[in-house]
Amino acid sequence: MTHAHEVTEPQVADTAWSRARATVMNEVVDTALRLFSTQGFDATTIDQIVRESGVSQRSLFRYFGTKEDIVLGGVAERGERAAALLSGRPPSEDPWQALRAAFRAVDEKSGDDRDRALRVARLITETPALQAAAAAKHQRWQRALVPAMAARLGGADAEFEARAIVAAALACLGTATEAWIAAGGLEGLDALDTFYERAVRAVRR
Amino acid sequence: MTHAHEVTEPQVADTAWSRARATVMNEVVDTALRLFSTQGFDATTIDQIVRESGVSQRSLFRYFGTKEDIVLGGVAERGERAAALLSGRPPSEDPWQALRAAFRAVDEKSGDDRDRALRVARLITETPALQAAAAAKHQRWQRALVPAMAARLGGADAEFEARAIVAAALACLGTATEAWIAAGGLEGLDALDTFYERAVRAVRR
DNA sequence: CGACCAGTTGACAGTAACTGCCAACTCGGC
DNA sequence: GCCGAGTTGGCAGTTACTGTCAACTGGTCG
Repeated sequence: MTHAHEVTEPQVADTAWSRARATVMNEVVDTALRLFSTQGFDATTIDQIVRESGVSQRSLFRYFGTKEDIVLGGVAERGERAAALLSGRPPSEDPWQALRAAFRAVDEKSGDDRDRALRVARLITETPALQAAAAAKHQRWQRALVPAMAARLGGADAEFEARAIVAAALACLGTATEAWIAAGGLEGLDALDTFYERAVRAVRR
Repeated sequence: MTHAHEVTEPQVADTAWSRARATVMNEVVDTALRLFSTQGFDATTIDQIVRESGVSQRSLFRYFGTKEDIVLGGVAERGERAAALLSGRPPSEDPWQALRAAFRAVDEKSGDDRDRALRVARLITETPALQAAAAAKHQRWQRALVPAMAARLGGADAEFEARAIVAAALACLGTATEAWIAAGGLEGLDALDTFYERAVRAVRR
């Protein structure tokens, strides 16, 4: 990874173009994940993905920006979704409960292909380059979530406290996810939820 | 960044070689930091650093492994130092206090050139590539610290709880460091300490 | 229906970060 | 002085990306 460049989704209407784009992107991701799982992320070259998926190299980079984003695409977007959901939660709710609910809702919504999600998660845990990239996205989640959390907290230095709480909660989510993957992704999201709660309990006494 | 390759410090005795090595490495880091601060990390090429510091490109990569490690060298090592310090703390001490003491001791020891440390920290915060690399190192800190913390906690799933606590504590440290840098690195480590405590208090109610 | 235009694609040639290899060197002991 | 282990530097390669531009494609307007 070198740069990180935003690849702004043009948010076009449902034209023939946008449909073709979605199809091609899906094809690329499928091909890439297959190759990554069998050969490893680092041992798979962009050229290989390009050859096997038919798209040109230039278009691949236009779509995804970086090799890592082929795997991690959409992660940033989900952070913003979580922030929106957090804002929608009742203000009386405990911050940690609210965050947990937001995370859960996001995971549920994007859980249409659970199998792929688990394969992606495994890939990340075993690839340092992907871990680093994921950590960067994760920071963007934080930046997205902090305003909503600060508004919820109120008070003198809500901003600082929000930062700390969001960071700690994301740490708990990370720990929980790790444990969940180590356990083989058992029982879908309920198990993840349980791990998250246990992590939070450990942290808060 | 592409690979991450360990660059094992050969831990030689005090020979002419090791002295030369240390001198050259220092020269490289100085040159690099100067260029990074003025032009930015991404806009500075390895060739430039090589030209201005006299070392060959090949040797530079032998020393540092990656461009990022010119800035982040020694970070991993400090994680292991923190783990050792954590093991040495009295078992009766509160986990969070023990961690805080370990972090503080590490920072004090490596605080011989505070000015450079602050410049490095600032550089990291404003460079995505460095943030990602730092996050990866940070994960190695976690792996190093967990066993000591688990031993300290004891009990059924000490391992899992240790993971969660260490992750959350590192999140607090990160938040504190960020705030400290934003405040201009005021008053050295005491201020950082204060931020850390405030973060922990916010997280734990 | 056909010209037109905005947006998209793909080929090409670059750049920058690495990596393997090997010949030349250098320190330290004999 | 000289030998061998360990180190360095140059060179050629690989891989991930990026800028540019000509060719294309789908919708729109006359």
